[in-house]
Amino acid sequence: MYTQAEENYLKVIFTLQKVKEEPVNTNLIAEKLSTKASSVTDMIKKLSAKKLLSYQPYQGVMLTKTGRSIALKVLRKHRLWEFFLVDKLHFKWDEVHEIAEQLEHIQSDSLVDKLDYFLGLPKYDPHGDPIPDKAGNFTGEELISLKDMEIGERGILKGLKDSSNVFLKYLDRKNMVIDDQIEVVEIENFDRSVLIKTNWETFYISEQVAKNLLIKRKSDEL
Amino acid sequence: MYTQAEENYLKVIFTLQKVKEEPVNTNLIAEKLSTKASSVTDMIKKLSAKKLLSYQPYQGVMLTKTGRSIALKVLRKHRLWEFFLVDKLHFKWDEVHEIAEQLEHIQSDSLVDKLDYFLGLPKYDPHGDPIPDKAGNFTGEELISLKDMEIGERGILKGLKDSSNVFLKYLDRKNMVIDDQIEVVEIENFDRSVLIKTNWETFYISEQVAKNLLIKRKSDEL
DNA sequence: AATTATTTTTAGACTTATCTAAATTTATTT
DNA sequence: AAATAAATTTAGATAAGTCTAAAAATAATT
Ligand SMILES: [Mn+2]
Ligand SMILES: [Mn+2]
Ligand SMILES: [Mn+2]
Ligand SMILES: [Mn+2]
Repeated sequence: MYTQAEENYLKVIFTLQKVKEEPVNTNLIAEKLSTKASSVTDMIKKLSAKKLLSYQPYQGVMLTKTGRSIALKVLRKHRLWEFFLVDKLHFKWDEVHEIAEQLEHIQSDSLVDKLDYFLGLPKYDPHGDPIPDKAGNFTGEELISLKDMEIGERGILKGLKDSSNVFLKYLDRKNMVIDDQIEVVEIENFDRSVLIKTNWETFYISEQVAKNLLIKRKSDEL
Repeated sequence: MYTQAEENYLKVIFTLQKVKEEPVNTNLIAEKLSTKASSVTDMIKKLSAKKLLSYQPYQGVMLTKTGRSIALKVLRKHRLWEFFLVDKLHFKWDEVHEIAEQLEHIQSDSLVDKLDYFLGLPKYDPHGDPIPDKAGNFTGEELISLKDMEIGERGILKGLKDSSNVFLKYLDRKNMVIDDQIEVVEIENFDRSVLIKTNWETFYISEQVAKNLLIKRKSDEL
């Protein structure tokens, strides 16, 4: 169908486009793909000829419907495989991305669907990113950063923005784990540190930490 | 490490070399890979320069130790993934080869080992082919009696249960010898006699005879 | 508005892997 | 042993994807 290179471009353009709904410029793509701008231009022309994106020279690119749907399929595979690696093979959160970068290009529709079913139709990957369903829709609500919650709000820890080892160890010491319930008790104005209440204790976390905790709002639960 | 193309060549050369312990010739490789002889020559030079095989122009190739060990790793991955697809995702045994052809090129040592462990360290893939262990050793070739083979199955005559003179003479008259390829064409319900096809002819053998022929199963696929 | 800086595209080259067609070597027949 | 056939290699071409260096277009400053 599509080459790995094509799929990587589409995926990166998709994620860049999601941040702000504007045409994505060449240099950004190059940077994300660790390649050169001239290479990006070449590929852009190719993808444009295949009608996977629209392209005005010098004006950046935007994915077409088809392009977006391909990108979503790659993203779905990436995240399902990450879930598989962590949940079934017991890899750590921070070890799976590289491998998923390869697995996301395996071509077989039935494989993806059977894998999805085998894993129990998961909604989020190990980093808290939503997994598109077969039709390309994200079922669950978006996860928000804990630092964007307000006093009194409650939610469930569903993912991490930072999956580094230091951070994982920090959470370990605080006895925090995915699916923990968290309530924002207080926010300190001076340094934006947050007093949170988990199932077992109440303690302060820094803004730095709050920023990296991804929460599913309690109200979204149903 | 090595490109997919390189890995595919090494794998095919390995399996061809296993059949008879002679240098593998260009046309055979080309046929197995559905490519042209000239392409094979090009790749052979490349692999030879990398010391993955030894090559005398016009005289065929033989894998070096390194080349063989790479081929074994690819084969191990191929068969482990096939096992995964059948055992965990409930694919049928004839649906998995294409997908395993892709999965066998995923690079990650820890992935292979964790997968192996997750699957329960299986010894044979869904087609009965042995899965090399981490060190590249097969646990042992499983020989089965010809009378346990099914219609359409193929294999190689590797041993005899009965080594009496009468039996050997019988085989001699039928021009059957170790390492002969044998295919089960038909099985007569009435007396369980078996119509087999050797490299040269097709003829019936009794159940008595079938019972005493030890076969190494051979699937078309890897 | 003119100049400078940044971004993007073009031109030309390189690598990998493939092909066709022709040349060469090896094997098989006569 | 010569002629013919088959297998293998070489020569030259192509496509995908990348790169560097230079040119062109756009954006930001003076
Ligand atoms: Mn990832
Ligand atoms: Mn992820
Ligand atoms: Mn196979
Ligand atoms: Mn197999």
